[in-house]
Amino acid sequence: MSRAHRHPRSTTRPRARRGEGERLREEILEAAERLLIETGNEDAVSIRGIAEAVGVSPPAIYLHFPDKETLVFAVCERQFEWFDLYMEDAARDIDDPIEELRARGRAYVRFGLEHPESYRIMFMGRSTMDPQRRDIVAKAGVDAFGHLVEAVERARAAGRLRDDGSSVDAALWIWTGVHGLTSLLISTAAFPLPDRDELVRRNCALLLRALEQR
Amino acid sequence: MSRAHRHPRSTTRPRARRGEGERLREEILEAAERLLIETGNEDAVSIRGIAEAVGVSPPAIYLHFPDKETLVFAVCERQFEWFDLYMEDAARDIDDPIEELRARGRAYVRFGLEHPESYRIMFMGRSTMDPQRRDIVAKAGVDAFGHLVEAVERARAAGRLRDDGSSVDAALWIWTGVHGLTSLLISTAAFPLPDRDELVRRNCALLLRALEQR
DNA sequence: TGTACATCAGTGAACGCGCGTTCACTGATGTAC
DNA sequence: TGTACATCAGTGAACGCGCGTTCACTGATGTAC
Repeated sequence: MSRAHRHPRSTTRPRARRGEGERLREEILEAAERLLIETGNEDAVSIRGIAEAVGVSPPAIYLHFPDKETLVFAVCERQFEWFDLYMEDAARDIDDPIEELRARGRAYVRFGLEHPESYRIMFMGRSTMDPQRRDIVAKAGVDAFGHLVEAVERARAAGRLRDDGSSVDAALWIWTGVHGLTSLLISTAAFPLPDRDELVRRNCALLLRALEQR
Repeated sequence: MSRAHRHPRSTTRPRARRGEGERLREEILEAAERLLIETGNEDAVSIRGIAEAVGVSPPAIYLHFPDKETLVFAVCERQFEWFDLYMEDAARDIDDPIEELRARGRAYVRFGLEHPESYRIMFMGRSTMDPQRRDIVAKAGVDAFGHLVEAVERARAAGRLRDDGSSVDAALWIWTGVHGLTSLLISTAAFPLPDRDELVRRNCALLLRALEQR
């Protein structure tokens, strides 16, 4: 009686028409990203889970990705691109180079707190990928760092920063600083940290003060 | 022919004598810790894996721990205690309070690089434990932070630090700073970071310079 | 305009795996009489 | 000094689960003649 009309998936998805098979690829990537962000747990991103979210059977994933690893890499790549855009957006239209650095720093922390699982994947993961693949995936991350270095160089050209150390050194200093704050805020609910906003403000101020021309 | 004499475990362990059952508890904790550090992978710490490492059957674990969660917590607790000892050891016998802070900072990074999996568990994990249990586990971590605060207070009492912000603020500044460096060094083999030692030296110097009385 | 056919976009069932955990048991060790 | 017995420190086999992945298939869609 009920045998013929039962469906295992809650969302049924119309089969794509001829030539539109590539659309599923996009939907898979979006679902994987969404699962990651919604559940806040990398383990929820299983092939089966993604398939269910898309409204498709698990083997259908393999029509577009040879294995899970490749799929995860593709997701990572998108995360990095998204992150780079987010940072560039925060820095846009700010003329004062020190203020731009401050805006970048605070946007960095904000991104991490708004998208903790993305942040984990990008900056707190175990880098188990083979180096070649890793470089491709992290390209947007390297780009984002490059943008920070350029911002430092603008500040330096304007005579606003001290001259000891290179621009890359200064950018690394800022990066490690905001990363420390971000990742502690994400991870250590165990420790009684004081007011979050005030902490971010203070840390960014100190980070810049250590670099500024006095 | 070979049926009767096959043994599934490579290491056979003599059964403890009456009243010495508690010894196994200790061995389990040590094996769990060792697996974590040797393999560098939290997933290798399965009940079955630990049992094999100890030379015992999986159910034997349950004679001492009600479930895996409790076992993992017990391991965490030891990590934190170990970490606190490591830091206190690094700070011992240093008279100059600024130099003590510097020694603490560099020891922190060193600990993280020497024991990356321990570090991950303590400071980079997803805090899924219930708050009550978490507080117990992290007690040694909170103690360690307290020791840092005290070191800051000594430096302040000696008139070596600026007076803006509290000692806890200053300790947090140092903590987020060294954590940022440590966790990036652990995680991001993807990014071409420059010379490690030089980076640590420079970051610690800048961290302190931001606090020092000028 | 009709029809045989290739192809595309999937499906359903099953595979072997390792996991945490449970259950009924066993055999050596110490103890009471 | 000998022996029945309780207890301690485990074992072996099995459970159900979710996982990534494979395989043989199906049925709608477009195309060639």
